[in-house]
This record gives sequence, C-alpha cells and structure tokens, in this order.
Amino acid sequence: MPRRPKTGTTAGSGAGPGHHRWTGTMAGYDFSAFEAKWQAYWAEHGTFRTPAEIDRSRPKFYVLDMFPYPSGAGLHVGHPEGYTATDILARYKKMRGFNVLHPMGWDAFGLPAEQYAIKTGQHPRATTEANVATFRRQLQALGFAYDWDREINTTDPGYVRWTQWIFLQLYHAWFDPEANRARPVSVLEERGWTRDQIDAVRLAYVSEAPVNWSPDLGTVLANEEVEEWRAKGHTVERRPLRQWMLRITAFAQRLLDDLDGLDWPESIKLLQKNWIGRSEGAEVVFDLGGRELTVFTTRPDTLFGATYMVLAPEHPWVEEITAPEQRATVDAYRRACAAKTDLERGDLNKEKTGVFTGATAVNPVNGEAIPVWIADYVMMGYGTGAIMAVPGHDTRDLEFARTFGLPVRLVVRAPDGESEGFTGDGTSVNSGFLDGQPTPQAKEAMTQWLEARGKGRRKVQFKLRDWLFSRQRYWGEPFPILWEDGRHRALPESELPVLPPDLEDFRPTGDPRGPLARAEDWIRYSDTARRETNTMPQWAGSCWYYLRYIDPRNEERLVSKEAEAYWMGASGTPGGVDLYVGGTEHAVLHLLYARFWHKALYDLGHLSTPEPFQRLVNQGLILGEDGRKMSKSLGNVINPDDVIHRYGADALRLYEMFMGPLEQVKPWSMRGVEGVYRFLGRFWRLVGHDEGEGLAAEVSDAAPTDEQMRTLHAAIRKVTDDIEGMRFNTAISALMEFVNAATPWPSRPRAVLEPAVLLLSPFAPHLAEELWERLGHGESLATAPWPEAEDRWLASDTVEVAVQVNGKTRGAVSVPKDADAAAAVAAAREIPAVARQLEGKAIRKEIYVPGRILNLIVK
RNA sequence: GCCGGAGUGGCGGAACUGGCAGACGCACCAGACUCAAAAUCUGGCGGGGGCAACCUCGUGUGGGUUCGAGUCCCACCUCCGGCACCA
Repeated sequence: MPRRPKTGTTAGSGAGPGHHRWTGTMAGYDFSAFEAKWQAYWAEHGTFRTPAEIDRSRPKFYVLDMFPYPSGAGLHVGHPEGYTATDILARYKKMRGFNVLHPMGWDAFGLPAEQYAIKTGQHPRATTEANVATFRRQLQALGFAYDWDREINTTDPGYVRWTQWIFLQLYHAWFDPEANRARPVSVLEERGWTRDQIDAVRLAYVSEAPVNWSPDLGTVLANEEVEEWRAKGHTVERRPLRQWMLRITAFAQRLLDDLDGLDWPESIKLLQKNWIGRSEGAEVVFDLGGRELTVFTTRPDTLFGATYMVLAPEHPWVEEITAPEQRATVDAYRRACAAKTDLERGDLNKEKTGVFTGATAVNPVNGEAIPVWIADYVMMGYGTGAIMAVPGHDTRDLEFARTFGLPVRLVVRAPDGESEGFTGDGTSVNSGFLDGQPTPQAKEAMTQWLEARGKGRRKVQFKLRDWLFSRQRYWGEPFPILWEDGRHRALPESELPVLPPDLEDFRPTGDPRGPLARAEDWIRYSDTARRETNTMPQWAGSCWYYLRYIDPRNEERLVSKEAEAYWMGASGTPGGVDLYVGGTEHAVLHLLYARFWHKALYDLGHLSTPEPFQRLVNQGLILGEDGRKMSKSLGNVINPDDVIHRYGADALRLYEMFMGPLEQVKPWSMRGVEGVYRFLGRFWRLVGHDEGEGLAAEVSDAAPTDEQMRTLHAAIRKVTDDIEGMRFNTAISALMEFVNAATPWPSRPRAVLEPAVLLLSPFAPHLAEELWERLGHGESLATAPWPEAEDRWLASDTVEVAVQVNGKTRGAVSVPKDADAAAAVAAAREIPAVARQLEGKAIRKEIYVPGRILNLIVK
C-alpha cells in the first residue's frame, strides 16, 4: 500500500539496549527452543501451501491482508495486528476443512525508494530488495501461515507486465452508457467512429487539464493526494499539463450502488459515498450575450430567486465576456486567484471575494437580466464551473451578496415562517407558477418546465473526478504507450512488460516529462515513435494484486479463468475476497480504485464477480505506551523484533489480539505483553513438563469428569463463536478461564487437553505445535479437525435466576430449567436478603423471565 | 461548519435480542515458597458506611420510557476520525 515517504531506507531493526538480558529463571517457557523449529517445519512440509490443484468441492476462504510497502524502517507493531487476525482465521478455517488462500506480497514501487536513490545514488531496486528481505524475515518470524510460494512483488517484471496489460484493457475500452458497462472500443470502430471520437471516450485518456504539479517533488499528484504531500511540507501548484486520466467517473453510479451488497463497515461505505458525492438536480441554461451558459443546481425550485451568477475565475469564457471597463479588475483578480494555494482559497475563506465582469445573463424563467460575477468560491472542477446565485436560500451566496450589496430575494417560506438564508424544504413563494408548492414538488415542476422549453434538464452530478493516473517518477510502471505524429498508440501485448531503463541519476529533471526523459535511447522506439515517459502511480500495483495471488506465475493470463472462478466466485457473493483486513487510511482511495479496475475487468469479461472484496474489516491504530501516535520523534515506537526477542512470537501475536477489539484504537503496554506471556507459560505447564522433555505429571489417560467436559466444551463454544465474530480478545479470555479452571485439577485427561491445545493453536501456533508433538502426535496440528462443542455438556437442568425486589437485585436462585413462576418465587423467599425485603409487604406483581430474572414488586 | 465513531474501576477492556455492571488481563495489597530476591502458587482488589451478614451510591452530564437502562428515546458536554465553499 502506498505510504507516506520516510527518509532512510536501510533496515534499522536492532534490539534496544538491555532487551536481551534474562534475569533470574525463565518466566515460563522457553519459546526460543521451538519457535524457529516449527517455522522451519511448516516451510519444509509446505504445511500452508495452497496447491494449484485442489478439491473444489470444499468451501473456499480467501483471506487477504493489505500488503505492505516495504519501507526501510522495517515492520512496526501495527502490521502484525491485522496480519495476526487474518492468520488466526486462516488457520481456523483450514482446520474446519476450508481451502484457504492466505497470501502475502510487496507493494514495492513508490517514492521513498526513489528519494533514497536520489540522496545516495543507490538504485531503487537494490533498496527495495533489501527492504523486502527484512520484511519477509520479520513476518516469517511471526509464524504466519502464508503460502510463500505465492509471494508477489509489484516491481517484478512478471507482475509489471500484467499491470500494463490491464492499462491496455482500459485504453482499449470505453464506457457504454446504454449498457451501463465498459466495452471494447472495437465496437466503436465497427460503428465507424473516427480516431478522435474514440480517443475522447477511452477509459484511459489524455487530458490537458490543469493538474497539481509539485516542483520540489518533480511530479504531478492526484487531487486526493495533494493535502497529504502538502502536509509534508512540499509545494503544490496548479499547472496545465498533458496527463493520462482514468475515467472512473463513468462508474460512479455503480461504485455507489454496489456498496449495498458488501459487508463493509457502514462508516467506510459512507466515506466512499461522500467521496463519490452524488447530487440530484437540474442543469439550467442562461443566455449570456448570445452564449448558452449552463449551470448545475440542486434547487431548481429557487430559480426565481437567482439575483446574480458566478463563474469560477478559471472559467474559459471569462476572457470573452468581460466588459472592457472591467478588464483590468478581472485580470487582477484572476491573477490573484491563480497565485493562491488551495489552502488559502479553501480554509482561510472567511471573507468572500469576487469581481463583476460587466456582463449580464438572462434568467430563463422570468427574463430578468442579472449580473455575472467571478468569484473563487465557485470551483472550476465541479459541475459546469458556473452557478446561479440564490442568496435568499444558500448560505454562501448570501454571504457573497451581503459583502457586495447584491439583492436578496426570498422564494422559499420555511415551515415556521419566511426566513432569509433558509436552505431546507419549505414552500415556494414569489415564484410565479411554483407559488404554494412544497419544495420537492416545486423542484419537479421547475425541472419539467425547463425541459419542456429546452432551457434545462434533469441532471445527476458527482463530486468524484476522473483519476489522474500519470506521475513523473522513475520507480513506477512505465506506460505501454508510444507517441507518433502527435498521437498516442498502444504497444502490442507481446512487447510487455515495458521496464524502466537503467538510470544513474534519479533527480527530478524539472522537465514535466519526468526522470525518464533522461533515457534518450530508451525513449527512441523507432525513427518516428517515442515512448511515453510518464509512469503509473503507486496505486496501480495495489489495484489488482489480490487477483495475481490466485495464479501468481501464470505467463499466459493475469489469472487463469478456472482458478479465478473458484477463488473469487465460489462464495456466491458480489465480492470475491471473503475477508480483507487493513487500515482505515485506505478507506477511500485504494478501495475505490481497486473496485473501479475490478468492475472494468469484469465488464470486459476477465472476472467473475462485480466486486473485489466482500467483507472488509479495518484494524485500529496501535498507539505508543504514552497514548500518543507512535513516531520516531516521540521515541515511543515499539519494535516487533524486540518483543519477539524477549517474549517470543506467540506472545506478540497473542498480545496484539488481547489488547482489545480489532477495530479499535488502543495503546501498547509492555506489561500487557508480560501478562499474556505469563498465560502462555501457564498453558505450557498445564500440559508440558516444567523443565525438559515430556508432559506434566498430572496429564493422564483417565476418562474426564463431567465437570471437566463442561469446562472444555464451554471453552470450545466460546472460542469458536468469538473467532467467527473476530472477537479475538474475548476468545483469549476464554482460553485463560479454561487454564485457570484446569490448573488445579489433580488429573488432567488428554481427552480434555488435546482439544484445548487445538483451541489455542490459531493464536499461539508454535506453542500449540510443540505441545501437540509432546502429546504424541507425529503430524502438524494445522490439519487436525477443529473441536466441536457438544450441547450435552453445555445444557444444564438448572438455571441461575437473579432475584430483584422492586427492581433492585437482592440475590440469585438456582431453579430447574422449566420451573414456573410460583416455584421461582418460593425459592426466592428462601434468600434471607429477599425475605427481609418482603417482610410485612404484599407482592403486587411478579415479573418472571425464565432463566434470567425474577422481579417482585411489593408495596 | 457538516458527516461518522467513542466516553464503563488506577489502566487495557467484558457484559447475547433491555435482565446479578466490572469477565479476562495489568497494576496494587496480603500470604505461601526462599537466607533473601526473582520466578511460581493462593487470596483480596469501584466509591462510601458497618465487627459482620449486609446497606448505599455508581457506566460523560441532565431529563425521559420501563417492573428493570451501560444497553432504548430527547437535549447537551468531551475526545477521536473523515470531509471541508461540491452550488
């Protein structure tokens, strides 16, 4: 996943001072004796390998982590949080008989490696390889059940090839609004469209629009990225450049609608909905000196209240409509706006600014001539870059009108009376044929009126913009595009991948073509054709990696049809991946981009589901011990290597899950790690011999008592339910309760201990394997069947019922499960505290909820 | 400003569709073992009152619904996250 840049790219793990010291005897168990052993065992035996040929009759479970950007800082404790959660589920589902796909890889293109290269001259490929090695070592030290044979790297030529292939699919496709889906442009060629017409509708197209150019980064940025980089201290300015765009806006409605079928947190769906930003309204055509000036409004019912119009300062018509006497003023204002940063224009916007152009427009509904202004509170990028201003019922227009003394006309009466600035639904007034109509009807009536006269039409507007897809960087996928005679054309698939040329110097050139402009030999494709020098953004590789895991070495297709159909399609849900876990920082961009690519590929017949990710869970941020965000400057960063060194991988895994609910933000506590470490020691001693080989003396082949079976099966039930519900913290509590209950047993039957070891195994797999082996099993427990909770051990003949008098709890009674109210009351009267409360009083009412509560109301 | 999410012991957190608030862990206190410590084991641990069995208050604040509210409703406060002139 794309990450904010970090300076320094060498692995800087290294345990802190004092972290290796063992004082006194071991706290519990010697994890160092077997964690590496089992990691080697799993690797050697391919325990978690998912073979290409599998039993397709079994259910599948595709559980995916957001793959990391392998930064130079190495793994931080935030990574293992989500990774442990998915690992528990992967191991659990495997034991339940699922075919599990649980892969890992590297999102390895990106600016940090390039910036490091600029500083040190070291090739980004070298730093990337070193960082990947560190990350892989760290993840393997945690004992994750990944199928490492499926490891992928977005920078591998074999991967780049298919990223570029997907780009070509988009380049060769257009969005057919009638079919509401993407289709190949060959359809248009058959219809006799011209080259220019086709270029204008491709899903990947070239645009000359103004973009966000950062001189010190030497690249352009997507709108969505600007703030992030600006916050890092980089400058970003608007500048018109030729750029590649992806037509994500064509999919806006589907990206919105298809959220409904996904099991995502509602808050994330809402973020996406807001980002897509659908508004219903109308376009209205004003006459502006013979031109038709179209504006978008969500309130066509207020058209009678339009007292002026505003164009964005960058609006292309400003030049031509400005009256000679206003030209100097207008030019000065436009220059001032161009110099403003978005921050100045947006955040520090207390005062509305603008100037009159000298032009007037004609309101189509009443023929009134109204002044046309330019003001920077109107954005060029949304709607038509022009608005009709209704100061009576729009807060921003009202502020503007007050600042410049423009007339305010009230055309909507609020439910509680007429009011200036009322923006809700009310009743139309001073609006001719709309008078007396409630807002929703008035909107409809006006829209129809406009449509009937050709003065407007119904319109759905989205905030979502097309995706600026090109970057002026070195360390990214080059575009498989050539330029010839001023036109672009696609390279044939047979020439993929197009790899970046070797460079010595990665510095920004200041040339908007980017660093690849230096590689003149590489650019020269033929005497007449030149390569595109832009590269793709880091999002490209992460847009489809979940597909490549399914069939990572396929050289014929990006993924085989059969494998894709099984791993993405066999759940019968709109989304293919059964569970996707990652941070909220990707709530909008990554997840929206990936959904967009997925839909395009789906439309073009390459995929079997319309959505990539069925269920999404966001893990919460882990804070430092001081409750603040971990950061180098605060010195509160916890290094997972140190924790593994002191307490072992199982303890780290267990602690990360025990801290609290997965989704929640929570602070780290080394004391907490010690706590779970002690628990692992107790589990160890419950089964294994305290020191040395063999089993604890209490372990026996005796038949378990009923009480022991009840204890075991309560744990099975609770742990199973909690894993299914991803409540790992309470699952671990249940395991702790089991150990607390079992420790005093003079005899510990294997028939109880063995299932308990299996319950522990997804959480602390190394310890569990070691105990499993000591219990006499020759094979890994990873394929042992998961224990089943049996109701006969959980059902009880008697139930505990709390007893209240006048709503206050006074005790509890144990009664037969099917006891009636009378029996319960009789039992309750035996409790001294209850009897005292009832003394000398008459029971007015008995509320009896069997198995829960008995409430006696007395007077 | 708008939109989300969350406020429970000293701390992290439990509490199924309203039904014994504080499971589990940390910290702390006491005890056992030890020359002593560490480790381990046992017990205690929301506030106030009582020798005690018990009584009483208590889930951000103020109201409400209910036999009964951490849980539902209304109003507010605080913190966190997102968007930010989107017409």
